[in-house]
Amino acid sequence: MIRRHPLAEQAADELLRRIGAGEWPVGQKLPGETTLAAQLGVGRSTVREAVRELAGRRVLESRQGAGVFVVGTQPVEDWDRVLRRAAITDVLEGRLAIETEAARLAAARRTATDLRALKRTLAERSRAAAESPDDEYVEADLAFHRAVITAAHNLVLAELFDSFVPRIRRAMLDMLKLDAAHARHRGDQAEHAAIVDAIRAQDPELAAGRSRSHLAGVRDDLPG
Amino acid sequence: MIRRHPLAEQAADELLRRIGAGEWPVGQKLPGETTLAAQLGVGRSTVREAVRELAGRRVLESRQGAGVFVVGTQPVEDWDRVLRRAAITDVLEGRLAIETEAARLAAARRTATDLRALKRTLAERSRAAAESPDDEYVEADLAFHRAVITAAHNLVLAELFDSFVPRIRRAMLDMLKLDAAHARHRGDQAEHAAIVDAIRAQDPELAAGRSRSHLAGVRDDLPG
DNA sequence: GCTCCTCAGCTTGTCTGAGGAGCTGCCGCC
DNA sequence: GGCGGCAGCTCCTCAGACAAGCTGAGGAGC
Repeated sequence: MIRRHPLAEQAADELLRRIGAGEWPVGQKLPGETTLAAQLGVGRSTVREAVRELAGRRVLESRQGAGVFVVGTQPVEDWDRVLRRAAITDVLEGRLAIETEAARLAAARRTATDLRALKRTLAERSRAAAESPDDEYVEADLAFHRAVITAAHNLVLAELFDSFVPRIRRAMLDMLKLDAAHARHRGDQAEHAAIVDAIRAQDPELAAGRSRSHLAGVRDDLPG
Repeated sequence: MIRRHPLAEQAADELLRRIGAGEWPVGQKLPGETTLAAQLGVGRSTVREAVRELAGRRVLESRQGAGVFVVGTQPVEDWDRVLRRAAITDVLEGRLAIETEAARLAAARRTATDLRALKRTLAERSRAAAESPDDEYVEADLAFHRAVITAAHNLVLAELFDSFVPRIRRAMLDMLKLDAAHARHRGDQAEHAAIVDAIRAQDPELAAGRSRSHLAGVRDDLPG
């Protein structure tokens, strides 16, 4: 599978190289688009696309009337990659931090709609645990936990959780494959129901505590 | 600080929204440039720049002669942007989740070296609170909190905290400018020392509780 | 001397028209 | 059925024009 490299992409690479080489430090203004176009031997719109690509990677930032500025020396790190490389216990502890706080906030802020979603996803999870294949069970479990996050009404926590989801999904599927009977935690439907109860009762401390002990249990059950 | 949104950026956001909504699943081809331009009500080059930006974020990929294709539904986590746009209370609650859990783990895992770093950064913070300009005080405060994170020995939490730092720094500086005497929390040196004490005593619950109440206090002190 | 205003000259932002290069599916030929 | 060629689509690049916005110099007013 060969890959073509449009001029705009090559121009972006060249700019990235020069930035990495220190030609323009962070905060510095790049030459104007017309100047850069002449330097790189391409048209102005090609330079603009190259700059736009690096802007998408949080390396450059252009301000109309002022110029194009360096805001970082290397492309934004790929969270998925960080999480893939991190130890699974580290990931789980991150998840634990997020979900425990989310459960606490959910108990304080949940609406009637949130509660309905929690009960629905809890029932669905119960059904899937009993009769669905692994992948559907995992999705049902994730959907339930996502409903808790939603009820917390905090966009940052929601984004954090979503960024964890791919890694969590992989880890769960791996666990289920290794030891289906044990890893499915057939008994932990009760733990999930208890979290919903605490949120329903609007008891933040209880919701946080139950969420924490559930996830700590998952962590400590990990092989290795 | 108001922020302008060029058309190309708005177009990118709109495309991202539609992709997230499932209008074009992964692997699907988007309509042609001219069609998209008409749909979005912008020129062709604007569409091209929007596509190029999403290509930089690994969401789209364009192949000459074939079309533009979706390669992922979620951009490479651009945390700084998410955090910049999020409400400051949401950000603080995310930080609270991370730091509370980190304090708990730190109490359990801290080494003698960690403890020395905590004491050193605590003393430095105390000095800076008394006699340094705002920006140095902020850095000293962040360095202390980073030392707590380090003591937790969890790379995911550390990365999360680091990604929060720029936003936290900005918010702190803004607060100090608004109301220097109050916002500096001159009394909260004791709160920080108490966190170190709990970590030194290897009491996870106490460390977590003190960390939580400190940050909850910061959140509740926010103007508005 | 200081502050504020105006403006010229720069910058990026957007649109359009043109032509080049490459892919894909159709259609006729063998 | 298998193959080659072609038409029509796509993205790629450029140039030119004008709009919108920033910045610093210099003048007006105090």
